Amino acid sequence: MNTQATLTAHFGYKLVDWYQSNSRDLPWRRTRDPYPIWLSEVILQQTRVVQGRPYYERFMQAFPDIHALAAASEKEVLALWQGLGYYSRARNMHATARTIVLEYGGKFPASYRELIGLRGVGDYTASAIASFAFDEQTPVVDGNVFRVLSRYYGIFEDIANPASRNLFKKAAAMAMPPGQAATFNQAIMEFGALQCTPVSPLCPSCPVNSTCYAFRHEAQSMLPVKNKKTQVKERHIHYVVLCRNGSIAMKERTGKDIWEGLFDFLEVEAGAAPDWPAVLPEDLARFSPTPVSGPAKHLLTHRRLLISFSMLELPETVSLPAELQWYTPGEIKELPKPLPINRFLKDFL
DNA sequence: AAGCCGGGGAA
DNA sequence: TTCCCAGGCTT
Repeated sequence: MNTQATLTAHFGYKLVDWYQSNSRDLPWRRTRDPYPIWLSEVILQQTRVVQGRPYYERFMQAFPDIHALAAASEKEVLALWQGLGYYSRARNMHATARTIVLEYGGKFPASYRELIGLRGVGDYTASAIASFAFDEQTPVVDGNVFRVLSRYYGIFEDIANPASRNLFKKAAAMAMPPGQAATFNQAIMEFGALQCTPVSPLCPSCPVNSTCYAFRHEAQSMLPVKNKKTQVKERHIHYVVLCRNGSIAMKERTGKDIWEGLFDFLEVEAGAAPDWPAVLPEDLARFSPTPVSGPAKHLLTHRRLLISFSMLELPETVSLPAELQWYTPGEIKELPKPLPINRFLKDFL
């Protein structure tokens, strides 16, 4: 065994050792059942454990197995997902539950190759399920793994470049102790989350600092290299809350846009003229809605939304624009809605 | 390869 | 403010 191979194997065993005494006790780590493992992995995509965990508990409570999830409506699933963001995860997860029930007889596919064919299951999630539930020797590469490996080995490849993923997968595979895929994969991610953190990593207490490139070269803050910056665009949205006899007009967002599948109000998006008065649809142009609140800032990763609300009591004689529908307060409670809509309903109605 | 898709917490 | 989180899909 050459020096490099010895070094990497040493690294993998050290991480596993570290994990045995430093890991958090998380519910999805107490099982080999692919259903809760898959559920937790989808919830935790781009999401911190502290943020995702309550959702995991609620989903397991509401849908204890794949059949329960498949039997639910997409609307129910989205409603439970409210506030977690990246709603396509919920829609894909629901579709995959139905696929597994209908095409796999309710039994989860048990290999990376099959898993990655499922909707909402990409390279990371397929490897995670395959290793955690089925002991397949396939390395996971997530944000934590990019960080740990780039620092330890001094890999300066841009992690935003999809091509560099293979390099990291090979490095992870070399470090993986034979027969310990599940533990090693958990270990390297947990190590990234708790020890080798993005800012101010805990190098003094790190078990592998003596052989870590970044520590030896004081390059922790330079790694991983990530060049692509997502630029944030501003977007002005004005909602006109149409009311009649205690009901409110809402619509489902259908286009390929933010909050697809969620419900909101009559929407007047202002391009060049960000502020009220917004231009109402032709049928409603003679009315003057009452401004209620906003514009309030709502930040997404890639958008800076400025949202304002006004209200209009719509006379019986005026018909509703086609895409809208009347909902009672009780019905509205059950609809999946974006966070700003929920905040408005809570504060002003 | 690049753009799109949420929301929150830490510094 | 900026960064990034147990990423994946579409174009």
